[in-house]
Amino acid sequence: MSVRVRMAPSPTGFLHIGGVRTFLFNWLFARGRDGECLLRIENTDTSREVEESVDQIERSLRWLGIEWGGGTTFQLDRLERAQEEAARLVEAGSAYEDEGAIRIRMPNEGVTGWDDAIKGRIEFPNAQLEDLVILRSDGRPTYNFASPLDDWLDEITHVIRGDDHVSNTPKQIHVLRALGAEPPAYAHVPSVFGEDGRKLSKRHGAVSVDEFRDAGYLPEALMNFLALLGWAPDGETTIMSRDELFERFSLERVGASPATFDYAKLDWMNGVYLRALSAEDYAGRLTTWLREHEYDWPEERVRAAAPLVQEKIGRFAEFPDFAGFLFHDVEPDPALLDRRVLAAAETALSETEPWTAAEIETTLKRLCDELGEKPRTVYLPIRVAVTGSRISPGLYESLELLGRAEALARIQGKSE
RNA sequence: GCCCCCAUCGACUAGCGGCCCAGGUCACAGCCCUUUCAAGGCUGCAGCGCGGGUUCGAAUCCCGCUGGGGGCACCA
Repeated sequence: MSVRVRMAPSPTGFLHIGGVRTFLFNWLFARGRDGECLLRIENTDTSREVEESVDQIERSLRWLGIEWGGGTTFQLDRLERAQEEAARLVEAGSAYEDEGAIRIRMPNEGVTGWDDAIKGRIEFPNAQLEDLVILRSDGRPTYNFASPLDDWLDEITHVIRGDDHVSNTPKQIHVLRALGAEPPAYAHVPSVFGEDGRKLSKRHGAVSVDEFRDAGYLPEALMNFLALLGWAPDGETTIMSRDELFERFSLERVGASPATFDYAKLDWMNGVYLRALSAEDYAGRLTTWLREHEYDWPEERVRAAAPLVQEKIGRFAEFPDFAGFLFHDVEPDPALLDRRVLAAAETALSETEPWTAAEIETTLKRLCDELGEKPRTVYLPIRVAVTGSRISPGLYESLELLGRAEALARIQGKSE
């Protein structure tokens, strides 16, 4: 039997990064075994539905590269079928009407258990289970009825979901059995915490996929990072392409304990991916990111600046601060400007020919000798005058790209 | 209150009874390289929550405790 899994978000808001990680596991699992991964929106509670959220969910998944087959489906698509099945259960005596709603009978003794692919054997005493409402008095199914019903009809083989569903599982197993269906395999993925050990939320930083995208992370870096949150192929390998990811992924190697989201490690990993990009690809992605974030800087210059920053910044969002001086004038801290050095630099650079990084380097090194100063003493004021900061891309390249006229104007302007 | 789950460096993890006086990665510290910042190289810091067992031998198995998390809706 081929593998079929589903990602089942509720349309109540944006896609949370913890949920994305669970979806990623679904996708990796299916992809690695030629299976199918479906997307089903759990919308039985229409009152909580948030407009746009389905669009957002789909857009987020696409950006990350998580694919799904069969189109997006909705739980309410099966409204009639759910009502028929509920009626069938009443007829069979395994469910009954209660104040207009339909409740399913739950056993009162014994235990219900399953072998969780991640957590191992889990058992619940049946005495713990109440007869649950499967059909509301308004005729709509409840989650714990609609979800297993859909899983059955969609022929889902593995339910891979957040471990906040663990206590729903025995209920759903009974629903399935009452329906005459064989329960799927279950795998409950532990949750993701923020750095304070509490559930990941806004105040920890970015949590929605959109926010990571806005911060300038690469989708493949985020995917790699997410895959390693709670899963490890061997304890040694960290950087993995998506092909390698789904080749190596297995539920058996997903850890049973919750993981903490480490933004610093994500930053590092994003840098690794950024630096590994070809110059061409890097420039293209940077350009796209800037355009999507309303920086209308000339593309030609952005592309020219790309190689200067590729080794330097860890996220595209750092670009405006780091290389913005190439697109607008700056206001340096006067305390860092040395007028003697700047005056000498202006003179020397005005004679540099041709205006290339290599020639500028020669000029500035000679200047250091003439002034009898160390490079750091000479370069700092120039860097600050031109870039507005003591931290910037390489000085020679920056000067070259800025152009002689603008560079000299800034040096002169700031030396007065 | 009841039920369920979890527990290795600050973080992600490897470890599934001897190969571990615990390995890798991030972070952190120091050094090297260097025009700044990064990147890169090297070195270092740092951990099996506690208490009982089982065993010749336990991070690994069992029990208890503690701590953390989740759930107990005509929400999903």
